[in-house]
Amino acid sequence: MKTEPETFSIDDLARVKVEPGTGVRNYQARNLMRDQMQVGDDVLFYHSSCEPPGIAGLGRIERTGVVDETQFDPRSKYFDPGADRADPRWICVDVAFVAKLRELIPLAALRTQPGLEDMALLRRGMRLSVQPVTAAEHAVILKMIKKASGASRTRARS
DNA sequence: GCCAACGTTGGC
DNA sequence: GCCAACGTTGGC
Repeated sequence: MKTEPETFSIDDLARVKVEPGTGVRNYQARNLMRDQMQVGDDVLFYHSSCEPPGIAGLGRIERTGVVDETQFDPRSKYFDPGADRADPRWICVDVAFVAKLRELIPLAALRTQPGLEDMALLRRGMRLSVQPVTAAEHAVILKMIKKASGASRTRARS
């Protein structure tokens, strides 16, 4: 799941512990959250539009079928005048904090990593803020994280 | 239903 | 700041 750290970073997630993935206004990304994600799934927390972009931490899906309240808020930049309370258009997931990486895994490192050649994130023109990761890619990335001296010990309590 | 224009994303 | 890629919009 991608986010701009200026808007919401892994440090923010560490502080609040659980956060809904609001503001996604792309049907493909919404469908991934709505149809593909399950409680307990691991999340790679990616920082975009920053220097350097890359995987900044780990999360876990805490709850699915979460109504994105920003669609009903006229003051929100994510307000959707066409959204219907009775049948909400924008559904997201709650993401729980798991860990902040001691060292961010930069996009450039992902690009050169064997085993990630077909990763969605690395495809040209890929802009989806929510993307699937295969089990094999996930395993490769966890290895990279371990090698880079691992996730910090600031784990979420409970 | 087509498609050009436009807006947004996001790496570089 | 540039620009490629892609989604959305709206006229027809």
